[in-house]
Amino acid sequence: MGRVPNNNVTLRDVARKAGVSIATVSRVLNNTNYVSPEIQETVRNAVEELGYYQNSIARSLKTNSTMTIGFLCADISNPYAITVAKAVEDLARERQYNLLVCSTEGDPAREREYLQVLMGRNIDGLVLNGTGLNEDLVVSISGRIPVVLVHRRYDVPGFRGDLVDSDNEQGSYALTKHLQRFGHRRIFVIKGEIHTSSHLERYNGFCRAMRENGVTVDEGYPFQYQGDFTKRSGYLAVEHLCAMAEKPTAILALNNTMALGALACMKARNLSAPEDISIAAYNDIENKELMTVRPTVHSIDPRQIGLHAGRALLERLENNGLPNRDIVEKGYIIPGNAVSIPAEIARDWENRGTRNPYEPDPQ
Amino acid sequence: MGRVPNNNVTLRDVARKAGVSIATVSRVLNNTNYVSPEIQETVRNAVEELGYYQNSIARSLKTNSTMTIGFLCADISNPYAITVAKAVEDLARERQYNLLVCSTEGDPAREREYLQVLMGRNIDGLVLNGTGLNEDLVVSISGRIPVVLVHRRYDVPGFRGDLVDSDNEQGSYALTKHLQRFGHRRIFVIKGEIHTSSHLERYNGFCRAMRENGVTVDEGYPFQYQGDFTKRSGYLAVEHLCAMAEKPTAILALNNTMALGALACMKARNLSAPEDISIAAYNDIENKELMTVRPTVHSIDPRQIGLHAGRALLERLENNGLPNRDIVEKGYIIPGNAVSIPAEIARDWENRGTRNPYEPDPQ
DNA sequence: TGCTATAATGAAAGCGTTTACTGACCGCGG
DNA sequence: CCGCGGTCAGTAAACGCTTTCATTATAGCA
Repeated sequence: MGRVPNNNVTLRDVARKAGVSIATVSRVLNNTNYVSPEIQETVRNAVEELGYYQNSIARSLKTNSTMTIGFLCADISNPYAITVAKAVEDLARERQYNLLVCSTEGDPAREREYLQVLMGRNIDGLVLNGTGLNEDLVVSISGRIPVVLVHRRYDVPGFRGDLVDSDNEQGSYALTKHLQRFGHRRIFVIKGEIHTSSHLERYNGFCRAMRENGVTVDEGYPFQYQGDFTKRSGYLAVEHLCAMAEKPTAILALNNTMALGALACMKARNLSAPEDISIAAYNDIENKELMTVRPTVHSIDPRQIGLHAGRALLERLENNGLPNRDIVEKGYIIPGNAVSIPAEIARDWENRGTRNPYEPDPQ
Repeated sequence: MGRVPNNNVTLRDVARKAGVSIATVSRVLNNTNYVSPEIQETVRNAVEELGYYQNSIARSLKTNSTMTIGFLCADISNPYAITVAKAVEDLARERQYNLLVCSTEGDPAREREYLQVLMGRNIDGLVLNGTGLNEDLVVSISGRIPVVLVHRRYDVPGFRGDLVDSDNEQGSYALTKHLQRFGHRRIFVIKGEIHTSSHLERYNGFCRAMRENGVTVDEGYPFQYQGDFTKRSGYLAVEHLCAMAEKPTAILALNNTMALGALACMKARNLSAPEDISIAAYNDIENKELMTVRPTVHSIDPRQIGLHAGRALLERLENNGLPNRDIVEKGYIIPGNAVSIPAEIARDWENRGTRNPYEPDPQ
């Protein structure tokens, strides 16, 4: 019969069985203080026999730490977000932390609710890839527990915490340049959630590249559509595009989810690429090598993002909330790899079970 | 400044401020027992002013309930698994429960560890889509808290809990019949994790359909490959297939992840479908309508699975661990929709934001 | 022998809640 | 006028653990 943490057995029972005080049992279990080897032995036997497991609730109440990290993101069904979460979890697990994962579906009200719930549950730290709103709450939280932001900058006074981000401006710039290299000048940009730093920076990168090519992008620029990072908005963007008299020759989607929506609409409209129109996206698209219309992507390795975030958080957690000396507050910027070919090869390697040469060493 | 649950303020502080005892404050907050309207008012004001939030740890210690549901699955990055998790979470959230999500990566040892961790954290209930092993632990847990199994049957004595599953045998049978209708007789089957009920039942469905078509499938049947539900094994299966002298005309993958691996290999080998070979899979494949090689799928709606699981669990949670009278223990079997065309149309609807006609009414 | 430092244990005070158990008060029927 | 049922509020005992403080035994040393 498998042993399962059994709340019926308490320290008191173990103590009685071993003929010692509960203080001693606690000390044996936590390896604090001096306990003679013989008693340690006796206690451990008693623990084994009774199938005692620590009641982490009671422990939390005393120690004021729950060994739980909150992970809050907009959409956990996005493969990118999951990979980040998994990376954080991998690191956290080693240190006995667990993750409480919440998905806001991009709804600021829901985000607010979750932030409160998480704090009510006394999480020890927070990894946040949020809506970009609720700054007041976030600032307040960052004053209480370690917070690491992922892909969302809060430029409000009072925020204390780390940031892990990709170089949005540069990546978007590179992607646009790539399209231009193939002769595209009329590039249709599908924009993202307006109040996020990711959107803004990516948009700026796009504008800069266009400007360098002699095209000014402002409100008057015809080839743009205001999306919101969802698949649906990507779909609608292409429908909008189709209704235009003069058509663009390429599409730049400021994230992968919108690109998928765009691809779906192109498919429905029987538009093929690159004959009719080219498409590029910020961030990788799963299984794109199997698709008819092949997007060019600027891919950021989400695992790297997650590992950085996890490390930053754990360092603070183990350092009493203070940043480690060699951590620069506010800032890990991860460069991305442009375009799709390497990723495709990499995937092939992965499928064979060979190490992906583009992936940095584990550890 | 946003208010955040603040552990520094306790019941005692509120009580002092309101000039009452902590018992009274507790009673006001929980709406238990009689408290005069005036005092309620005073207390609520004090709560508001001090920014008091309940310390859920302390509460848990007393009430022995954490309002947490464990969700354990093999691979949370599978879109299917996430959809299930989200559905459970949607229901749970309404009742103030939160989800602790764990992914075992198919590793029984890791599963074991997680089960222990979850129980140590005093979860109130468990949704389990496990490896199919660790029966001892699972049985033991099912005796302690409500457990709902998803897609994994444990046919061991002593297990108490509900099961939500799709009709694997029937679905696999239908899928095979579908292939046969197009004239396929030499069907290459990519098998899954050997000790799971999902695999067994799907395999049986395949065998039955083949038998009805005059083909006996046993160890001697040449067109089969033992995979393990991972993408990699799907890839290897097709490599194996390519090395064969006499080739099959169709592939049946017993889950979607292996199908993706198979597709990747077909792509790498320049095999196209359906000219060279047809491919079908149990369970939906994301964005398959955008792919060059179009798999036929038998799709189960993961949201329905999740909703059933969530309902079953909540009913037990609210019924003190006992099944509701009208729940049949061990058994929600969800039928699936065969083949791919309807799903494709449905997706198109979804992209437009229109209601998917195949989805049952929300409530 | 006496004194201090150290090792080894126990007693008990919380951590912040919930929840018996008590008792005061009030209105009312007998 | 007594007693009783229903309101309302406070006291205090848990819940299972960690940790301080106190205590004893032992060793080291002059």
